[in-house]
This record gives sequence, C-alpha cells and structure tokens, in this order.
Amino acid sequence: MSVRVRFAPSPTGYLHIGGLRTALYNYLFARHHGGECLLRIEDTDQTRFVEGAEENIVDICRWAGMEFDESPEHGGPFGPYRQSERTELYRYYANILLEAHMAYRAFDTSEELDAMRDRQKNAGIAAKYDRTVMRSEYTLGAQETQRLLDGGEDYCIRLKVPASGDIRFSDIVRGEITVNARDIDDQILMKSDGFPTYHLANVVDDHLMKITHVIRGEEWLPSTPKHVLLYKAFNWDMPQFAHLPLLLNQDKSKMSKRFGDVLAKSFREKGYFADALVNFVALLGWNPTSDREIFSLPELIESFSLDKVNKAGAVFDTKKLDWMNSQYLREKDPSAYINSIQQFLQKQNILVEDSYVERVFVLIKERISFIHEVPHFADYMFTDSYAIDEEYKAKHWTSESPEIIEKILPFISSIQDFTHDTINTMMSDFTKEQSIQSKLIIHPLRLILTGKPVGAGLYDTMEVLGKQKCVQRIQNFLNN
RNA sequence: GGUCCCAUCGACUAAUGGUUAGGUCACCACCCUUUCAAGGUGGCAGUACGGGUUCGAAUCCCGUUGGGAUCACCA
Repeated sequence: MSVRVRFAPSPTGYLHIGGLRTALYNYLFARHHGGECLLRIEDTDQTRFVEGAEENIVDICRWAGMEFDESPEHGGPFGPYRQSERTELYRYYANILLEAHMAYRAFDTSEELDAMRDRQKNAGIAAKYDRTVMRSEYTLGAQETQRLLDGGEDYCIRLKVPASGDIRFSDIVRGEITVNARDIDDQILMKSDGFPTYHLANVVDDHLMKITHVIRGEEWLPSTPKHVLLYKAFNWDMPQFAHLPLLLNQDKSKMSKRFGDVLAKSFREKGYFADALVNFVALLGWNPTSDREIFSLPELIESFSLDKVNKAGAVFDTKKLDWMNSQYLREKDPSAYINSIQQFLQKQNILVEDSYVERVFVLIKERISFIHEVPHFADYMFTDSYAIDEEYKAKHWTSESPEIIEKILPFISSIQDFTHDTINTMMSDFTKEQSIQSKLIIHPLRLILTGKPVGAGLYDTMEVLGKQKCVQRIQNFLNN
C-alpha cells in the first residue's frame, strides 16, 4: 500500500519554524517512499481564524521547496481539504457514535464547567468531566434530554471514555505507549456551534483520506489515546503514529511558544536561504549518519527515515544556522543572487552594473553569511564616502606613510593591465628595490582604498575597483 | 499537582552489549597569509545520579534527580 501522509496546520497564525519542520518530515517521508503528501487546513475554530494564515503556510512551504499532492488549492480525490467545508461529514460520524452509545450529549454551560473544575481542584483531584453529576444525557435521562433538544438548548457531544482499562498504541519514534482510560477526559467531539473539535475531525479525515502515517509534533502525544479510542469506536484501522521531538528555545521551552522571530517567514526576511533553512531544520531531530552536514532537498529525501528520528527535543541554535547559510552562500551560482543584491543597493540609491555586482560578490562571499551584508561590507566598492576605521588608521598610518605612498603612486598609475598579477609584480619589485617591508605599503593602501581592516586580498580588491578609482582615492587622501 | 514523554561535550548529533565515546557549530591555539575571512592542524569539552543484569553497559532493567509536553465547547 502506498504511503499517504498529511501536514495539517490550523490557520490560527503564520507558520512557525516547528510547523515547517513537521511539514518537511511529512514531505520527506512521502517522497522517500514514493507516496503522497497532502495539506489539510484544520480551521474548525472559527474564533481563532487569522487572515492570511493559510496563504502564508502555502507560501512558505512552496518557498521551502515543498509541493503538496493534494491541498485546498489543488484539490484531490479526497477533498475538500479545509475542515470548515466538511462539517456535515463530522456531524454524520458523530451521530454514528451517538447511536452506538460511544458518545453522548452534554448541556453544561461554561460556568457550570468552571464550577466543576473548582470543586475538583479544591478536593485535590484531577480535573475531569464527570458525566454522572453534570448535565449529561446520563443524569438528565432520555425524556429531559429530548425536551432540551426540542427546546433548542445548546449542547456538545462528548466521547464516552471507559472508566478504566489500558489504552495502548505504538509510536514509531517512541515505541509502545500505555495510558489508563481513567486518566482520560470525556473529550468534546462536537462543539455547540456545530463544528467538530480537532480530535474528531482529524480522526475522521485521516481515515477518509486514507492516511497511513500520522507524523506530528510531540505536543499531540497526550491526546493520542483519545484518537485511538475513536478509531476503535468506529472500528477503523489506525494509521501509524510518529510523534516528533519538539524544537526548543535556548531555555529548552517549546519554541512555538515564543512568538515573532520564530515565524518561518521572518527567517526568510532575515535573509536565510530556503535550502539552508531546510537543511538545518531537517537535521534537528533527525540524522542519517552525522559524518555530513550539507544535504540538498533531493538528498534529504533519499536518506530520510523515521526510525532515525530522535526522541529528545532539539534546541534551535542560530549560530549553526548562520554557518550553514554561509556554506550555501559560497556554493551558490552568484548570478542567482545579483538581483537581490541590486535591490539592497538600489535602496541606497546606488546604481551599478550587474557584472560589477557579481565581481564584488565573488570577491567577498567567503567573508559574509548573508546576501544583504554585501552593500555594507563592501561599501567602498559602491561609494566614495565610506568610513575610515580610526583604529586601523592609528595603527598603520605612520609618519612615513605619506612619503611611501607618494613614491609608489606613479607606479600604480603607470600599470596598463590593472590586474591582481600585474599589481603584485609591480608591488614586489617596488618593495625589493626600496628594500621596505610590503606591509608598510599594503596596510596604508588598504586603509586609503577601503577604510577597513577587513576585506578580500588587496590586489584583487584594487583590480575590481579599477585603476582610476584607486589613483583618485590615493591622491585625495594625500591631499587631505 | 495528575498523566505522558525525554536525558551523550555549551548546542546539533554518531556509536542499535565490546570504540582511546566519533563528527559538526561555537570557543581556544598554531599553521598558511597581504588585513579579515576561508582553509589546514591540534585543543577544550560529554554518556545526569544510584542500583542492578552481564565476562563486558552510553546502550538492557529498576529507582532518583532534572527537563519538557499536556490537562479548553484551541489546534
């Protein structure tokens, strides 16, 4: 049987980095096995709907290189793929449960529920719906229940969880898990607004959509027994479960709890490459070997396997992500990034040729981690009003410097073929002849031409800058 | 607090009963060098603790401690 998995986010916010990894693992697993990966939007809570969230989820997944085989956008044989468009289905299945006495109606108000929890808290017992004392079908009786129903009273449908007995299920990542039914609440299946809760909807949909593997975050582990109960109540085959370790903040708390810079889109905005982010995130909680760090998406697909997924949560370390980004940056074909660099430059009203931008980029790419660093890191390549590093000046611009620079200027001016090699030859001839150390020239020159102690090789820098600029800057500097 | 999950260098991880416990990021040193990087070499640093099982335990079992998740008419 072909593998079918789903990524099932709720549009209650923009996709965060943990969600991106969940989507990725589903996608890698499906592609590795030649199966399908579908997107299902779990929008059964209309009160938490966030405008643009679904678009953001789709947008980010596409940016990351993932295309879903079935989705709200593209449809598919098991649609619709938005739960809000499937409500009759859930109602139908909830009724089946009702008729089989696996579920029941409850009429409690939220105040009554709060009061119940207070009593339980004061008594020092675990909060749990007590169907024998609350306003459920069981305490009300058939007649009263019918009367309330006829009167249009609000009610919800709850799962009738057995009083005791072990509920077991197997998780690909964690092995056998056993929970006692006494610790499980009579979960609400249908809310009084007619929408299902996650628990009902995801079980019904996973079954109807023929999902073979449920791959989701570890936060779902505690509610999985409820889902198991539902599969049993319907007498459906269960999918296999794989609960992924959480992505953690530095303080080890769940990463998605921090908001803002944890959104996938803010990583894109900060200038991380999609393939670098994907590579990094894939290796958080899963590792094929550990003798290698760089994997393209096809390579991740090739080597992905759920049984290599870790159990323990993984701290998200931005430093390593930055390193990975720099690895990708230097391997990329520079022409692919000229446009984005141009955009940064144009914001500063700098207009230069693409070919020049490419030469500068190639020159400095090993010294930066992000594309957007280019205009600032190499400002002297784009403007004449770059800052002079005073510390560098104090150290290398000595009393002899003006004389030396003045002496070498004609030689620089006279170079016809202004390239690294020619400049190099000229420079070493000069230092030999004058018997001075080359650093007495190189540092002052670098200072004059770039203003900074950091940068590419001086002669390469000069070559890209061009003779005219070099000579001009030296003259200006000496005159001031 | 109840329930569940988890535990190898600071971080990501490898080692599925036998390794001097390996790699990567970060950090430090040295080399290279035309500055800064990159690169190369080396270093620092870990099996949470206590018991078992075994000829042998990071690995299996039990306990302790620590961390996390979850306990809504949210997903």
